Amino acid sequence: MSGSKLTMEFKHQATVTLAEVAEAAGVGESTVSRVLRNHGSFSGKTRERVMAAVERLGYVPNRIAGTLASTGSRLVAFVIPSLSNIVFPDVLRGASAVLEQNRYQAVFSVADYDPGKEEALAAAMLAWRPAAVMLAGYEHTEGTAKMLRASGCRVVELLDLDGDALDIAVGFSNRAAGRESAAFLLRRGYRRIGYVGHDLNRDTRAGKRFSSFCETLDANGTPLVAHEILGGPSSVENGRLGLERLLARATDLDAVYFSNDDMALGGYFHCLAQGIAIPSQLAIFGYNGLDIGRAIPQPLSTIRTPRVATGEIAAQLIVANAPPQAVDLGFELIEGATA
Amino acid sequence: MSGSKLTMEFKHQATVTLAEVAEAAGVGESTVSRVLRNHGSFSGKTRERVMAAVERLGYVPNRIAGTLASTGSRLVAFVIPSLSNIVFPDVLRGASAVLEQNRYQAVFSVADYDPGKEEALAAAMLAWRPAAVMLAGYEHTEGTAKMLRASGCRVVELLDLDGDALDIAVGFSNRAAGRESAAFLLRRGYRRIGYVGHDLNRDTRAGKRFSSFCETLDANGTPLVAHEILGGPSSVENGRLGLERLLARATDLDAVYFSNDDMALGGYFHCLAQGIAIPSQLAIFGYNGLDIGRAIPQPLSTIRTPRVATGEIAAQLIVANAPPQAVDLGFELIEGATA
DNA sequence: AACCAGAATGGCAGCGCTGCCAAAAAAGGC
DNA sequence: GCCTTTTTTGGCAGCGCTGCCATTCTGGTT
Repeated sequence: MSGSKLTMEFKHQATVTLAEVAEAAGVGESTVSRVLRNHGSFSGKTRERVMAAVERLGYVPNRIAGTLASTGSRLVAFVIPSLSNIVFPDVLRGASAVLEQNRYQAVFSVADYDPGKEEALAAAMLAWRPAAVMLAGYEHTEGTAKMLRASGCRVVELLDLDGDALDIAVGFSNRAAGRESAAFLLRRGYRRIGYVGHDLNRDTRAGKRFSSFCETLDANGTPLVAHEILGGPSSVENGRLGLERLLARATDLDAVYFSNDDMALGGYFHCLAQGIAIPSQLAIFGYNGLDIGRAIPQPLSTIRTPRVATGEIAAQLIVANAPPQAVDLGFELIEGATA
Repeated sequence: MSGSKLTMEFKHQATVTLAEVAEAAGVGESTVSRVLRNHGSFSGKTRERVMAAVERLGYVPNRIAGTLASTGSRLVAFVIPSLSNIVFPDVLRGASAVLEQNRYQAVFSVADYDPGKEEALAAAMLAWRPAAVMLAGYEHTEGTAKMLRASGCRVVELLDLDGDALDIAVGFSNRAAGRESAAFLLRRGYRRIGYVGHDLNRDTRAGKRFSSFCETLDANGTPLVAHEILGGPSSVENGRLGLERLLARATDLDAVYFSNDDMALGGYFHCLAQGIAIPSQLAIFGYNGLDIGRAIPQPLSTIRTPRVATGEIAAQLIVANAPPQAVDLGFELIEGATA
């Protein structure tokens, strides 16, 4: 870089204001504002003069000021549990595409599956007066719920439908997913079924799948034979390790349900490495329907969830200022070759 | 939900302002502001009175107004190429942890590997007057660079060091990665080497790795035998397909370099499915060092990149208002079992 | 030529907060 | 008890923009 003088100059924001543009264009401030937002009426000639001045001065509108002066902001706040689990980037991807198209701006923070942290982050988010706050699921602290209700801003709860929404909910039923997974395995004739999962206290949606999975097995008179729950987040390595441990305790399983595809892939690799034939010796079933599950030699049997669509729909509802509602996007059972 | 009256009430933001808190606490506005920001001096008694009023009214400060009134904002803007490629969520994860701790707020948009879109999104970001804009790599349009320079806000270019930084750069050399990958394969005795990659015009960092990989092979007198480049983004499925196509054309390869681990995993699965022995019949080498690469039966040979650390360091430099600099975080070659 | 609707424009008061300054209160110092 | 220093406090002018309202132009109409 260069000398300190230049650095100093550099630090002073070259803050061109709307007033300066107005002056340069020889028009009033409100005229510039109208032209820039293409709102209200103005002549073509004026428009050209303004745009020329904008161009010449390199004016960049200040949305902070604009938001303060007008009413609602065009920020949408996401408080997500994790960025490691691809589920949430997928949701963000869907949402951000729609938001960008509508000149909304996505803001996010990561609560790390911790309701207390979620509350703190939601509070910090509300300070930006977003148009909406988007959260994962229904399990929030009392404080979070109260704060969100009082804020008057829209709230969207994502990826879960088993509970009461604060405002809008977009997703699918995790209980139904657990149920259908169990029904599928039973239909296929599996009876000695085990489970490998990650920390369910934190990932409550995985917990819901697990409990309704078990209920379905119970109702069939063939309860879960064994389960192995690992602390920490879901990962391929934990899935591998979990299955290894499970099989050490329960030797005669014919199928294993995993908390999600990452975990299931770990199980699949364990079988590959140990020469356990899939599905004849052991069937494997996951959850999420990740692309990678279709690229392994035997496509993974799993449930595909509409993650990107969840983000898209959520964003669309906010952009359209839709009334409170719960949108069920469903899911798709993929038969695959592992169960 | 309930009747329209309630809905109406609900819509009116219960906007408690600082002035109202001041009135309720029986103190001046500036006193409330000082207490809330814990800045300047005030008595313990006053503090209690203010906090009680804040609690009672459920006051949430308005950061929009605060940012406008003070100078710099605490927003950090990310313009990333993709959210599908886990690389960028990883960077965001590292950065957001640091930012949250310092009361900064992350804002993002997805440019989809399109420089034109990047320019538009960067412009939209600048309108929020962020403390910093973070982008992937050095390949920006003329307009983007000019705009960023003129903005006076900090700029961080991530995940690349082969080029000239606008301000701060944090990452590692993709050219060095390509070089070392080639050197490793040569050291292991592979001579008939191929390449499978995804769209290099868009992912310029992958392009840099590829070109320095080829240069290294050339310098050794054993140039690349064949390559297969697929349009579209990297994915496991594209890796599988790419290797299938490559092997159809070049039957006597002894190693294949992939544009990243996703692609390499696809190649690995193709070999598994086709009964191609790894690495004796064909060696496979990736890039990124994803966790999943270590959980497959034969750990993937690859280069592990410090993605989370890239985000962390970038955020730390911004929080500390560090001077312009390039930070090389290096990478680690993982020998694995596939090459 | 007088009149009028409608288009085009400018002025200015805030949006809710922070930063500065001056005033008031508390705390010492002799 | 009087004066100085330090701490605590309130008032108020903006930050850059939008929204409202009043005003000035246009271009017909009668």
